[in-house]
Amino acid sequence: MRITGLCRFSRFRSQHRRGGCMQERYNPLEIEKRWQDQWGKSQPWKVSEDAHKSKYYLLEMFPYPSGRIHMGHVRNYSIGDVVARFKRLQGFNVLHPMGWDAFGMPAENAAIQHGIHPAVWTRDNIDNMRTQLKRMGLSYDWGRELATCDPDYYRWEQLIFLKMLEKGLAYKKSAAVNWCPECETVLANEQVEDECCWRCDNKVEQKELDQWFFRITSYAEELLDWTYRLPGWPESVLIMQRNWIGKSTGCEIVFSVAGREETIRVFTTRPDTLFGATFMSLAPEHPLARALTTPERSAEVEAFIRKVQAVEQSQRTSDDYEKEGVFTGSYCINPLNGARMPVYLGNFVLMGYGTGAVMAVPTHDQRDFEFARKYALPMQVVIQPEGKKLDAATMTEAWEGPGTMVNSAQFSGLDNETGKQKVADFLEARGTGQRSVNYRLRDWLVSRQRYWGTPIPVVYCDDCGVVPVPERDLPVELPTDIEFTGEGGSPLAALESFVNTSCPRCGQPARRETDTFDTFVESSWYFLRYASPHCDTAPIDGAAVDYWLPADQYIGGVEHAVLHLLYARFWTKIMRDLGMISIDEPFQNLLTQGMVCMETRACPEHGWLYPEETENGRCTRCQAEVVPGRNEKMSKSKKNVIDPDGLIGRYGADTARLFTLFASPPEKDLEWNDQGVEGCFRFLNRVWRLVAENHALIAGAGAVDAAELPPAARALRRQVHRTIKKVTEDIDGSFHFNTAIAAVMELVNAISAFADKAAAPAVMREAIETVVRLLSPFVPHICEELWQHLGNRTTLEECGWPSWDEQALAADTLLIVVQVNGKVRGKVNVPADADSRAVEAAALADANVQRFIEGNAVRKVIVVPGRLVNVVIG
RNA sequence: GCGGGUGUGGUGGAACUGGUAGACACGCUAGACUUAGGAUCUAGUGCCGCAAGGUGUGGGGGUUCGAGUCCCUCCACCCGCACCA
Repeated sequence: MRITGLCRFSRFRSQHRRGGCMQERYNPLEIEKRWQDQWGKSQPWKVSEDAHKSKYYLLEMFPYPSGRIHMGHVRNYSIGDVVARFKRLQGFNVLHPMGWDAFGMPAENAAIQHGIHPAVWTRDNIDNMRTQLKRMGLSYDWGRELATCDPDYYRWEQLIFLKMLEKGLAYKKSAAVNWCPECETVLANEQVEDECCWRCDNKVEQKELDQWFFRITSYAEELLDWTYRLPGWPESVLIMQRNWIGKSTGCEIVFSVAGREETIRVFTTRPDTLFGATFMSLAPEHPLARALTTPERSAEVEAFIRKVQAVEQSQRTSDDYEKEGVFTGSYCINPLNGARMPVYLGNFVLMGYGTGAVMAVPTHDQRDFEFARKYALPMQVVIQPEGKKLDAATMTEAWEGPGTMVNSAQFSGLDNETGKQKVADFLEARGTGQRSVNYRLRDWLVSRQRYWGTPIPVVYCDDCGVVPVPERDLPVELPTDIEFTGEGGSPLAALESFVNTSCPRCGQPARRETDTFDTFVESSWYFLRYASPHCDTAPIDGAAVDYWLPADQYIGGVEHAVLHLLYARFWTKIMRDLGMISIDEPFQNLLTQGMVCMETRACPEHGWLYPEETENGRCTRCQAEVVPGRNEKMSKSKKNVIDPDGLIGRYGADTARLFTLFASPPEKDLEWNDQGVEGCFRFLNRVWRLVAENHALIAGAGAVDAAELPPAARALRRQVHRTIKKVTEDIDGSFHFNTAIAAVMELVNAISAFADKAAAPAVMREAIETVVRLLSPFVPHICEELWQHLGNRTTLEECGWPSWDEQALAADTLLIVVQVNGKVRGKVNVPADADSRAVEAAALADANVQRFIEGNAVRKVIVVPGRLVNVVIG
């Protein structure tokens, strides 16, 4: 970035003041400091429940206290602050809180690498980031600030956990789980992306471990159902959640095994193809895999199982992983036609989905088709599509589409959708199967083998087993006298004074649980805690939550579409079912803001470069030509970042806010552009000058006398009111801040261009004050400052949002576009009250229009009132 | 493969339920004021054309008096899920 801003500021200071009582130049740093100090003292955004006022709960995703805010935060919180300020100006009782998602791994890593205690590191980071947020002029009720690492917060989480434990919603089981060797902890399914850890991006392994789970699957149906009842959420997020829950309906069918007691249960969505099931595929991990293997097949089966388990999970689920299997030597019986079906193990069958066993229908499932061809297994066509004639002998791929059932005894001739129901009925009547629903969603794995998190409040006793810590003993505080070696797993497990305790039930020596909660547990209910952050008798105060919740607007990044946003919905339902709250869903409206992007640049010698490491397209260190890269999300690793502190220090918070709001609509990605920032800074300078230059003129101006205005003044006034309307509507419904700001820019341009300023001081005053008022949610500091300079005794906060005058909106004349055969050939001004006939006449009278009509027959004239006239000729 | 999204000037982006495409801003060009300008102000700026005019919203087709907007089709890019039985 060029250092223009800096140069200019130093000049401002040296500039002497001229005339008036107002500084000629805009000095953002001075102004912003003054107003922030003022706000710090008066706490204007402190709120409490007020039954007489409509509430509005505006929530932004709270940050992880990494130490410094980044541009994503600036954008997120600028968007939120506009809405909070706007709603407040409109008279709502606005809850706008901020806090810290303060548990998590980076704190521990800092401890290991730099010897700073996680608690100290976290507190310091919070202090620093709070200062940064205050410097942005965000209108939070700081009295509600919370940090999730505070025992006063997590003790209530422990309490809720105990209640979940009582109801069986939290449980411990041994299961194959995701293990991140880098983070030395397990992860939930949602936290694994592409077989990699969501935080450190390293490959995740599968391990069989005893872990704590929350029974989110019990809520699968309700979580899914409500995705159809959240009209205020982006459809894309709802779809992602639906896909993640992954409901499929079908049948569970029981196959008996020839000559044996055991049965094999399968889940299928295609009971209509049951007559085509010619063999069975089991996952290699299936509990019956070995039991069903005959002695003569044993060696081969063992070898196969070992081979499959040696292969990495990522390969097993990749597209080009070749389907392989092995025959167990056993046969099962098709419950519909009694056919003997060989039982195979298949490397593509997943133990984690359905029952881990699949009835194979090679003619109507592509995987089964490939498998059958490879092992020369029988095929039977049972679904004939319309207009095709499938033949099992010549098919080259499975037919997975709809059709008519064939070779299916009494079901033949039915269309397959009807057939699904009939077969299900039949199976249910015979007791060999039942309709069933299967979900992809699995229970939420919440235990972590890490120190810096909420201790899971249970004790292990040799006699009593797993014993919950009694409520009266909460919180189980995280001990602070800990050594961080970075080796040998969680340091909690090594702390004898923590681990050794007595059993709350029998008093015998016992051991504490040393795992802590996934940090997504804390973020699943912080928005409820904000309603009564200091409540010291319960997790929440019911009355406060009843008043404030649900959040009217939630704003944050889309990366949490199926993480935080699903967990938070689940947790809300849990607390509802525990009788603590009465809402079903936590967030009425959701806005997922786009990423902040910037072009990367690299030096052949030094790799990625920070923006300040290049000058005139060259690397500042070696003068090599810089290679421009792609436009990507700002990230430290690629060094395509702008530091908010530097930006605010150079231009002020108002410019930083204005740019992020103006450059693109909130839900789209924002492309960083230094010159765009300059442009916003220049605009604020223009607004400053507009007030400064007209200060004297409008100082004594009274109210506008609408009846006595010359046309130009009336036109300006019309634009003033049109702008109020547009900005109000752009903010309110759709968050189109960019167009709202553009409209104010147009108004500023119009005021500057207005020729008769001196003759219309009242109109000028109204116009200029309107600019200041409309901009205040976006750029609060400069607006409050200008508002004072305009001689107002109250603050903008106190005087509310302006309303528009419908009468002032009415125009005297309208500009009508005249088209000939759909092409614009002229424009005519007509009186606003002219009827269609008059408008048509005026249009046809236009000289240029005449020129095009000449010599042709006018076939038709279309008049769109107030807009255009289209003359159809030829 | 399935699902979702996006394609508009040199750039970021506007365009209400089909009605002047390119608001606003950046950049650029020329000029003014200046010791200077990277400040400020004025004018211009989709493309072709001296002009009249033509042409133009990823490509092709359609509906309509009129299409960025509606319908069909194809293409490119982005995101999510992915052997889910």
